Amino acid sequence: MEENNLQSFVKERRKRLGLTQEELSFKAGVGLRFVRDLEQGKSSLQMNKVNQVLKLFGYELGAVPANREDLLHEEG
Amino acid sequence: MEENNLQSFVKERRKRLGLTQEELSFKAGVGLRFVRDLEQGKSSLQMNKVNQVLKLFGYELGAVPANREDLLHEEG
DNA sequence: TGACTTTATACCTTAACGGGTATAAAATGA
DNA sequence: TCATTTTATACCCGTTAAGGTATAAAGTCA
Repeated sequence: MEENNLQSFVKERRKRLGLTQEELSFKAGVGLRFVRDLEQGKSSLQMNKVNQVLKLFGYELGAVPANREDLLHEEG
Repeated sequence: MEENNLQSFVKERRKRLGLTQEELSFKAGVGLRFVRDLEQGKSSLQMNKVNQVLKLFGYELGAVPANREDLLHEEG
C-alpha cells in the first residue's frame, strides 16, 4: 500500500464515465491487461501508456509534491 | 515537443542542488543512462524509476490536470 | 439458486526499457 | 588555443512491460 492513488483515481474516473475496463482500454488505445495493471497499482508502468489513459480524463502525469496528491480528489 | 516539462523539472532541480547527472543517478539508485533519458524527455520511462528520482526532490508522479503542470514551477 | 457481466490472475511471446560501456559532443576554465 | 568535466548518443544484453489468451473470481440481476 504505497499510497499509489493513481489506481483509485483511474478507477473512479472510469466508473464516473460509466466505462468498463475493456471500453477504457479501447478508447485509450492500450491493452485491457494494462488498464487492469494500472488499477491494481502496478508501479512499473510506462509513463506514455499511463498518459494515454489519463488523457481521456483531461489529466496527465506530472511531478507533484509528495504527500499532496490528495488534492486531486477535488472535482476538476 | 510534447510539453514534457518533467525533463526540465528534473534538470532544474538537479542543478539547483548542484548535482551532476552521475551524482543524481547514484543518489536515486538508477542508472546514469536513465537520468539522461529522463532529462532528454523520453516518454516511455517506467514510473517507479522516475519516482525514485523525484523522491530526492520531495516530489512524485501524480495525475495533474492537463495543461496545468506549469503550476509546478512555483517553489515548494 | 442460477445466468451474465465485469474484474482479477496466470501463461506465453514480442518488443523495448534499464543499464553498462564506449565514444562524441558540448560546456567550463586556464 | 588546449585540458577537464559534463552531457549526449550508439551498441549490446538481460530483464521485463505490454498485450493477447485463457481461466477463475467477484459482482449484478432475476
